[in-house]
Amino acid sequence: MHGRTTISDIAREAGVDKSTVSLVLNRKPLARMLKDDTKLRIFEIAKKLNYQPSLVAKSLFTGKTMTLGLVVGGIESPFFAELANTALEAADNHDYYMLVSASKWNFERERRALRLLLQRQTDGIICAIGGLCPQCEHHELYTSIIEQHYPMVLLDYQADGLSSICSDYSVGMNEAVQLLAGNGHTRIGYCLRRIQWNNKEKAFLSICGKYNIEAVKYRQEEGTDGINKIVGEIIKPGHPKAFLLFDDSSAIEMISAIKDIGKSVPEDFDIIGIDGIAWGTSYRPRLTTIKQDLKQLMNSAVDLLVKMIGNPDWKPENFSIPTRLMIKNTVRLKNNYKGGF
Amino acid sequence: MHGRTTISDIAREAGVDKSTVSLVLNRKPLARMLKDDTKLRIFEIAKKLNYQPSLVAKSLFTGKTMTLGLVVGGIESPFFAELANTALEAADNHDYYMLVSASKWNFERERRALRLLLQRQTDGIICAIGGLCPQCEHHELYTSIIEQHYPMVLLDYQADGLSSICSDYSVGMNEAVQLLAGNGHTRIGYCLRRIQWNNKEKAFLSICGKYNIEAVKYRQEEGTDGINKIVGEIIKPGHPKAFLLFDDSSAIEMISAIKDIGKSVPEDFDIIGIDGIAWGTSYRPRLTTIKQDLKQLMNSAVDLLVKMIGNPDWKPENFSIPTRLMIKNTVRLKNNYKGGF
DNA sequence: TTGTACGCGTTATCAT
DNA sequence: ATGATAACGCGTACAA
Repeated sequence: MHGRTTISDIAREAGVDKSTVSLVLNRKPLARMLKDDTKLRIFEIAKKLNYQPSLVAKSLFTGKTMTLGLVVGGIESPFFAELANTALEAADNHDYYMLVSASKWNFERERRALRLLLQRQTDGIICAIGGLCPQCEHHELYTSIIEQHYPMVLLDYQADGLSSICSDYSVGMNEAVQLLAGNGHTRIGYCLRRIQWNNKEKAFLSICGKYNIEAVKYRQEEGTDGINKIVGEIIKPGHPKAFLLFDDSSAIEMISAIKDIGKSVPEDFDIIGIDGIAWGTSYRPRLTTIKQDLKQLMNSAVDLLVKMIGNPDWKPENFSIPTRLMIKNTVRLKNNYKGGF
Repeated sequence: MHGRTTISDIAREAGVDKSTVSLVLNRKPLARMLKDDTKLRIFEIAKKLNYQPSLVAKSLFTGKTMTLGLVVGGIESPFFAELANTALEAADNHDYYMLVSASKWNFERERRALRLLLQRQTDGIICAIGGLCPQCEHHELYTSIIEQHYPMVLLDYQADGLSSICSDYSVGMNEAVQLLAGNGHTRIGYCLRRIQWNNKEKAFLSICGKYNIEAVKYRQEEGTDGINKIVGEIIKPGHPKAFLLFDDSSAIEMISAIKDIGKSVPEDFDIIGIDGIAWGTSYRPRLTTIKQDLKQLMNSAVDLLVKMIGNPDWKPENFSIPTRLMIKNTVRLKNNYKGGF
């Protein structure tokens, strides 16, 4: 046998029409009227030829591919790898297939990824990069997605007219700043790189204001040396001794860099990350971090997407999922602290 | 505008036949005979309506989806996340789209993943789990893949009649064992979990034989506590003081567990991992590991797959990609050692 | 430039 | 009751 088995192959071998085969294999009500003998024969032939129905043909007819798309920067990053993995599962739970696209944290490649997904007729897309908004260049995609009521959910950022699921950093951030303030810090350094993490930064600055903490911004250069340079700076006098990193990978890099110059965490610096990647608890000292509820985040996103797919006139909705501080060992701990967990 | 723009929408608006639109948008030679005015109008309308050609329809006609599949255990594991990321890039370089499926390290789910990929008409599949072989249960899939000459490449394991790309562990393993032997170890412990990593184990045992080293096997239970139990054992007298872990994640877990009981690496134990994940150099001490050349591995796999797709009568081929020991800081280093890098 | 057949599975309609 | 016929979706390619 060479090439793919089709429904017609089965029909020919069984001596019936292909529509009959379709009825039988899909267990349609109409098939109940057929002779048992016929049905049995069809099932056996299908099994013998290892028939796999073509979703391509089915999709062309139904207009649905039972496929969702996820656009992330890239899954070599531990956080986005976990995110993508969660997305695969969440989609699977809804009997959808998830296509994962990497944009390499690049708006142009992100648009390309989106176009490819649209061409593949994904029924909906979850987009975790910030390039889809009316303010960005080349917003034809954005415009046509809105006009066509294409089901789209943004992850951790927002844009007019589109649904979004965001982490609500306020609780976790509040616990984090409170913990650091309790350790006597009046200034907290924080590091940004790549795209601005607007939500993270906004929440952080707001909480700092509340506790009258000075937020000191450090810009992290791209490449492996970005963190090292910052660490080279902060060991000099006059810098904060507490730092919030905007993702766990960076936090871990910073702790390692601090070790490399002979200092240690949390004795010399208090460090807190954001994300809550699994890796963080494999590291020593275990990373204290503001944990995003990935499962909840992705389940909500997929749920929402599926609802939008079923109902094209669904109005855009915005949800937020709370974060909590996971207290581990990269911040000195006075036993009077009551928050976090 | 509601719903998707099709080639017919453009044709209607331009007052031409859809076949004309197809010719123009695909820049076919025949379109050169058309009036410039017509062509221009078609392009403009396509742009205005943000036309995205349906790959579903195209695939149905051509029989090709320009899609490959990758089956891995799950991309929450750092190694497989890097692998999948490399796969996305490699496929993209060949103008293919890569579908990533997670089997959760479960043969039944693996077969399901394969079936889904076949139904989606992937032009070829890269399979990185061991469940596809004549010895396994439910080998109808295996059989029909062979019979249909379906393009399939196995990653790091082999099965009769199918192509494969494997890491050749001999060089890296040789360097590793030599390094440990040089440190005076006459016994080396090694840990296995999940599926047997046959290639890894075989290479290890063979090299141990060569240097007359005793290989002591520890079976790692599933779950977070598997490594802890082993560490609880090996601190007792009579156990080896050098260990080879069959993946970097486990190696790092073991080092952390060793730290937790107040011992340290490499002072008390020499530890070597396998894989060479990026994470390994973020950890402290930096992980000494036998590095697989992921880029080479995936590029070879995709190359081979693409060749098989173009030529259905391609004979199965088996390639191996060398590994090297990356010497970092989890093994004591005497300055007379010359191997590795 | 256009009309049309084609790929494959689905479903509504028609014939025995 | 049982099963066949045909139209459909969308883009492609070849004959007209």
